[in-house]
Formats: sequence, structure tokens, C-alpha cells
Amino acid sequence: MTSSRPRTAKGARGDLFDPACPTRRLLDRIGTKWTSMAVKVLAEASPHEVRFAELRRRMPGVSQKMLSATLQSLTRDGLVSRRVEPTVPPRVHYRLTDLGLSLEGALATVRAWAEEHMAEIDRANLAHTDG
Amino acid sequence: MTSSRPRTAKGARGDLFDPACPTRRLLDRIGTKWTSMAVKVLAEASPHEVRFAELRRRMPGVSQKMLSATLQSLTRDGLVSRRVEPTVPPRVHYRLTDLGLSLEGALATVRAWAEEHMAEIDRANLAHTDG
DNA sequence: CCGAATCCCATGAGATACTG
DNA sequence: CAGTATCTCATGGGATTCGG
Repeated sequence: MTSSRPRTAKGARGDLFDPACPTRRLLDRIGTKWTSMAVKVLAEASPHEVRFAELRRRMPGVSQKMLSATLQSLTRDGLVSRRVEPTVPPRVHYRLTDLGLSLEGALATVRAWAEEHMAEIDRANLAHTDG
Repeated sequence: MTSSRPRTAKGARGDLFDPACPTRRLLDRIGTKWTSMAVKVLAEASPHEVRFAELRRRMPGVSQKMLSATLQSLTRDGLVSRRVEPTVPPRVHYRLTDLGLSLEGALATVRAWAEEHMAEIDRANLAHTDG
């Protein structure tokens, strides 16, 4: 989930581009398979919390392992807050933080572009396939 | 570069889940390591064309293999146009299409968010590491 | 100069089984 | 219920080399 650090990270000085480019690092995060969907589902529920199982139900296809990993990553990044009810069995509730909500704004833009334009990309691919 | 299709499509019907979610598919594209940078560099040059070698120079760290693959992918997707001067040696020029330019708009939003907020994410991570 | 072909490793992610 | 631990495999992507 973490890095794709340049193993070739020699002593080179990178202006704005190189090692810690914020955009690359953000894309590494939202590019992982379930992250954007989790953010979306949590955003739709916001400001209410959502439990693990409920989240899982709303994300068809996700395994508990990947959901767990995704939520941990989001939590470490401060995008999601986690609240545990110390019952037996425990209940764990998740909610977007303000930072997470703000990210959802950016993601909404991406989603809008995708829904508007992916069909054109598909057409372009067909044109190259059969031509 | 192409698909992240259900490789686990074992004996079971694995493609029952939204195999075509436009957002996922877009993220699979812009999430690859060099795509967003290529789009950015081409956008900055737009409406002028940029040659392969020049592109490579403006994308520190990219290998010719990955640049080639990235540009092919973008070209197939109709985001970039490719023009070959039939000289010896050949010169190949790349330019964003209108679709590519429109994608750059969405990417600009992501970039803006990243530059504004990645520091907060870093702080959150530190807080979890030591804090 | 541009790109194809190989080789190779690190990683994302699914399946499955176990724990408090 | 929520999360962890293994195993396994496919893929992204870097290095290098060859071709036109």
C-alpha cells in the first residue's frame, strides 16, 4: 500500500518531480483498488458512521482482508476515523474525517470525468483494435 | 498497462461485479506511474507537439521502455496523438488530443488537492508512527 | 532516434484459515 | 464481528539489449 520508491534513488536531486511528488503519492493511494470506493461509500453515509460489516456489504467484491487493509491505510492517513465499541463482539465504526471529505471532493471530479468520458476512451480503443 | 481484469477468474463466474466501473478504469490508467506526469508535460507544451526524447528529458527517471509504453497506452486511449516524421532516423511527435486536454483538467484538480493536503496526510502518518 | 524483446524482482491483491 | 496470518499468483515496472 505504501511506496513505490525509486530503488534507483541515487543521489539525484529532483526539483519538483522526483521522490516525494505529492501528486504521485496521492495517486498511489487513491489508485489502490478499494480506496476510492471506500471513500465514496463513507462520503455517502457522512456524517454518519458506518460499521465494518455494513461497509463490506456496500462494497461488492471486497474481501475482509482488503477492506481491513484499506481502512487501516485510510486511518493512518488521517482520512478516516475509527471508533471501537468495547462490546463483545466488538463493533467498529468508521467515518470520514474533514480531510477525507475534502478528498472526496477531488474524487468526485475524477468520477465525473470518468462517467462523462470513459466511453470515448473505449471507442478510441476499439478504433485501434479493429480500425 | 491494460487490464486489471479478474485474474482470479477461476472456474467461477468472477466478472459479476461491476467489471466496467468507469471510475475504477480511469484510476487504473492515471494511477500507473508515468501517465499523469506525461499528461502534465504534454499539457504544458500544448498545443505544441513534443518529441519522444524531449518528453523523456522532461520526465526525470522514466526509462525509454516505460515512456514508450505510457505513450502507447495514452495513444490507444485517444488521449494523445502521435505523428511520425518518416526521416532517418525517425522523429516522433506527441501531443494531447482534446480528450487528453480535458483529462488534464481533472488531473489538475487532483494535483491541487495533493499539493494542498499531502502534508496533512504526512503529519497524520507521523502521529501514528511515533505519537 | 524510437521502440521491441527479455529478464527479473517487488508488490497488489485474492483465497483461506485462525484468534479475541 | 473485526482483524491477522499465510500462501500464491499476476502484474507493474526497472535494467539491459537488439533492431530499423
